[in-house]
Amino acid sequence: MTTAKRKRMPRADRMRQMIEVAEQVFSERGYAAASMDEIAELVGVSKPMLYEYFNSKEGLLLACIRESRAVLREVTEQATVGAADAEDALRRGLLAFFVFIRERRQAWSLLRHEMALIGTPAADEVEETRRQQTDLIAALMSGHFDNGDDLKAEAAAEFVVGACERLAIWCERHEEVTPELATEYAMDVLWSGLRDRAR
Amino acid sequence: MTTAKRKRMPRADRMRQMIEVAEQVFSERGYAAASMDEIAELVGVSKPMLYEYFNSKEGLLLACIRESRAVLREVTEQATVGAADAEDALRRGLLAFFVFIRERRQAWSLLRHEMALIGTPAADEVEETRRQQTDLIAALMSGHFDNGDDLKAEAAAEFVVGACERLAIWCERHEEVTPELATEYAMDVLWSGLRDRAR
DNA sequence: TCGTCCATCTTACTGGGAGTAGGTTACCAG
DNA sequence: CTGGTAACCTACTCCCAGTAAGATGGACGA
Repeated sequence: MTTAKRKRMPRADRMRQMIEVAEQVFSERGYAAASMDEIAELVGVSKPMLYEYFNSKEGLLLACIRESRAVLREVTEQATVGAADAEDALRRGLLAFFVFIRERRQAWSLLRHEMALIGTPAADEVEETRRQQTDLIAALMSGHFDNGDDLKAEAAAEFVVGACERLAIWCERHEEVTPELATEYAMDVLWSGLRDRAR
Repeated sequence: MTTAKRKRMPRADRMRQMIEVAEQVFSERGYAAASMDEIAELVGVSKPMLYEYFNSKEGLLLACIRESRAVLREVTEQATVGAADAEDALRRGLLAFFVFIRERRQAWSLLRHEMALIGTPAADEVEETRRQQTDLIAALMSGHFDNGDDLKAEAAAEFVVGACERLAIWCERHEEVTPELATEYAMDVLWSGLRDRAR
């Protein structure tokens, strides 16, 4: 690795390094199949250190997820600044998302793994990070739409996020679908609605 | 339990019973937290029997998932027969879905857990059952829409499924959202598109 | 009624990974 | 040079998925 024999590194640095390695291992092997011993060894440190800093395997995964989600948020948020109108903002956001999942597969794979935590004590934490995601959409929408009904707007945000997540997973099976094409598909349904397609 | 001391039951019956119990335990404790020993004990049988019939913990979960998915499919399929037009069919299907997730929480909880299998050897199996789900939508759509582009239709189906899944999860946090209301929200975005809402 | 066969079922184990108790060592401050 | 503490380690426990090898009930032919 980069730091050949270096030991005794400050807490913050060590944590970053651990997250980096864990991200790799979790996304390669999958959450269940990954072992804390393996991660510890790759980091070049003993297992109790992982527990010192992250308390549990779940905690480590959550840290990775938060990291990736922060990046995703940053990327999509940046993409929408300076959008001309609602349609443009939506399209830019979608494109940024689909580019992200193609270029940063590892991070995206991790985000999908949060589902593995359903039914665990950390489920509340997951809820929190998820809200962050939908809030971004909700905020975007409230800036461009008339929303008499808050609940309705929230539902729409969840709807969009879910749809894109699934479409992204689908894209993994279709190498020929570029981010641009995926964006087009998404916009087509999302913006125009299915009504236009009825025969 | 119902069968007090009865032993030595034929394979098919025992399997059904195991699936029933496992469905209960998986949805209560969550997949990771559930133990095969516990399930075996509740069934009133020893652990190797579970492995005899389902090979692995994952296998048992998959059996439960297939069961639940079959029910869901049946329900939604039935709902759409005799629909007047595309809009009606879509609305009926959505309503049936949202009713299902409210009335059969246990089964729905299970379906969500399939995500926990991502990255495991059973991922292919999961893909298969998922395809079943999207095919239903795709078939429904192909019956009512003009689809010059197959890929596009497939994408749209994935899109709808993902959106509804997420919306359903959101509904769990909002007790006040009835299946009828959820359907309305979904139809509103899905059918009319967001364009109508732009200010 | 009595074997005999085999599907159903059991006890008793292994292996591996999550999580921990308690001690050790390098670095920094004074 | 000398505490003091943050970073670190060895060496465990316990739990749980998965398995080997054998026991048993009962259907069915004679």
